[in-house]
Amino acid sequence: MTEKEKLTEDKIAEAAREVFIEKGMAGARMQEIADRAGINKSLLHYYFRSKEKLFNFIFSKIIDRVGIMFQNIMQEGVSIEDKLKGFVSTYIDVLMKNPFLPNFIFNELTRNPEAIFDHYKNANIEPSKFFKPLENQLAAEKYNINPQDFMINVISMVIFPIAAKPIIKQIVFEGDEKAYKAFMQLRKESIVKFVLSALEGYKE
Amino acid sequence: MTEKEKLTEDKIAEAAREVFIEKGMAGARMQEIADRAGINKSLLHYYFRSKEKLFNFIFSKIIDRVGIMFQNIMQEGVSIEDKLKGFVSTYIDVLMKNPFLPNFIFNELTRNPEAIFDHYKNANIEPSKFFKPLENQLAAEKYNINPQDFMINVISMVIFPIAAKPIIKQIVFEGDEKAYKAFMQLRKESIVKFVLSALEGYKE
DNA sequence: GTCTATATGGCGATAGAC
DNA sequence: GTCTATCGCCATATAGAC
Repeated sequence: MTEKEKLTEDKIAEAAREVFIEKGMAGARMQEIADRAGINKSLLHYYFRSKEKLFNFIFSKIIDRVGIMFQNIMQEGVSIEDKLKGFVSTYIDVLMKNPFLPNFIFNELTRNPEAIFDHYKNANIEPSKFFKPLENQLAAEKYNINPQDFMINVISMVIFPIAAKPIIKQIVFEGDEKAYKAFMQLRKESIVKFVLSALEGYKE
Repeated sequence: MTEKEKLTEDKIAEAAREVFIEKGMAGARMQEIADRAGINKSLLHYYFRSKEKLFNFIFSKIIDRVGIMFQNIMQEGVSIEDKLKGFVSTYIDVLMKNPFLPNFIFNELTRNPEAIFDHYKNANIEPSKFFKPLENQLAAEKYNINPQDFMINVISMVIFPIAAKPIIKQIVFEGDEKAYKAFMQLRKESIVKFVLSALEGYKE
């Protein structure tokens, strides 16, 4: 039945998503995906013909979601400050719940850069859609900063501390998980403050 | 002979370093390491008993080097500005030559966080060594900013754009490698300017 | 120390019963 | 659609000749 199919397929997708993100394509095991989905290993091959096809299916969905989320944030809100606050807060929340996500995406794209071409179109990510508005806004408000630098600086400060969590947690917070989490929550405000402060220096 | 041993061992280490960093522990193949070292596969097991031992050996050395380099940068130069310039410029150069390095370290530490404990001591990385001086400097120059935030912001802006290279190169520069590289070179100055500009807002 | 040949185990994938 | 059993390959690791 289609109802039943959908259920099993969803369970597989969810399990596969978890395992692929945690272990990466090379490190993931079909057995582990089957176990987490509570089904048999051969059922994986019944629904998705191969590990590679399963991976591509999952990977596409992730890239699409991330791309759409990004576009939404960049469009909502009028002022630069609102965009900034929205982006920082939303992404810290999402990534704290999915701490493996940044490394996973970096890795798979680094090891197979062509993959980004395929999903790039489907996800209908159109750089100009969010890039031009920001560029215009910066210009309109007389901030004489390269918009590419500006955007990448902000994204860096949000994503890096999550990708580098084990290092930061150990070196800066001596292994204290709570201290790390509290720090990341405070960053929702401290990043905004830092960026706004920096922008002042670019006012013409 | 010891001379000969050293030669072979070095060739293995170099090849292993390359392959592990590019493919990760799970994705690396002993055959490929042997091929790149120009030796036989079983020689790998003669010098290092297992893949895991070989990996740990390589990983330790990488962590040590990175840690030492980091400490050196943080100690050299007097002013905050000099530290900043030194760090940004040196790390962009090093990482542009080793673009796989950040993801590799993030990944292996994320998938095996305990690993950092072991090497942490050997590498004699003592956070207070570079952390306290920076904290004192910021306080002395009346910058009322959390030194942890400050340091992580700077590191983020340097490392993230290299870890996320395939995405940035594609989305921002439409796949143009030269444009990406030129952008990263310009960031040596633009990051410094951005950070110094931000700091102004924290002056008491 | 370095090689060839081979053992051993694990993993992706398939066959076939129900 | 779901299971058990099994195939076939590939990767790590070892044995043994030179």
